[in-house]
Amino acid sequence: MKLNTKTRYAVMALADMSNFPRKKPVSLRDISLRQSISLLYLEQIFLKLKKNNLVKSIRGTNGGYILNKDPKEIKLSEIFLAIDEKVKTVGCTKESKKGCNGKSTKCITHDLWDELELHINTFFEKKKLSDLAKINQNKIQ
Amino acid sequence: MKLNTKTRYAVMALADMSNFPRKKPVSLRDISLRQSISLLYLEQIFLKLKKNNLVKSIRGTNGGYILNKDPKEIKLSEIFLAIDEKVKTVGCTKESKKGCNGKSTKCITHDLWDELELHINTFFEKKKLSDLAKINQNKIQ
DNA sequence: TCAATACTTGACTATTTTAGTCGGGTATAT
DNA sequence: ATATACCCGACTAAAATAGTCAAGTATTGA
Ligand code: FES
Ligand code: FES
Repeated sequence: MKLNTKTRYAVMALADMSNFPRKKPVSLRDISLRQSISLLYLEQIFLKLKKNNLVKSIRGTNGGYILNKDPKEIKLSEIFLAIDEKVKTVGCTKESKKGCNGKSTKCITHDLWDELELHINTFFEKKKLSDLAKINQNKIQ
Repeated sequence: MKLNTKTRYAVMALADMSNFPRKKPVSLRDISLRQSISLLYLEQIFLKLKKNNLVKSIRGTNGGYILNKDPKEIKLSEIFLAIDEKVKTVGCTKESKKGCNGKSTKCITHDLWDELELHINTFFEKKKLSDLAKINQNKIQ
């Protein structure tokens, strides 16, 4: 069970942006340098964020991206959704109308995994971008 | 973020076993048939469960596996540990003493992911095998 | 005794996912 | 004009996943 880099970088980049004034565009180049994330990768990530209206882009010299909302209003769950990252603990898909066992009934673990999924998603619903912007960067030990 | 089949099957198989009397060995063949899990795959999974003392094996005809503890005592976290499945939301490793950014300081998202990891692991600590044994198997909708 | 059952172990593999890169754009400020 | 910076689809190497396979060993019951 792990989180992919795309999602981690997306949150990291947006958190980086939220440390600066809202109005001024932040370039991906700057984010790339500050956060040590590949610029090319960031471009890919920000296209998704833009399509999902989390950021607005400004082209040309001194361009960059600006946050579309106040960091206090941006839920982590929105970022996950934009990046198309889903928490998937159940083995079945709701579309197929079949259990992970291929039968028409739920398997004996289904409700457990469903509960876990809810537990995790609730975390992302409650967490806002503003909650992690000013976190202090202690040394790793 | 998803859960792998090995862990899901491990929990499923143990939950299956916990629906039967403790003393009588349950064969993997039976579990395989009841839960629609590949027998060969189950063998691989149970070797791990055995090495971690969650089950005891009995060879030969009418052999199988028996639970080493009461389902009320078996935490999901123990099963995860046995299967070697870890919840890993941070991008860094604690061993390297470096952040996911390669620097000696934590990245701005580290504490968030750490909190999430704790949140998920707490769930597994609280959940017991007995909590899901008798769950009703409703139709998928 | 001996065949069938069922656990044991390590190696192997196809498929999928991940974590990016690459190339060739377009828009804008100075 | 030219440098900056966003835009977009396609591509790819490497890793992880989800198993299978071969070749055992131990035990029981007929
Ligand atoms: S996880 Fe949904 S049926 Fe098994
Ligand atoms: S997740 Fe630990 S330093 Fe980034």
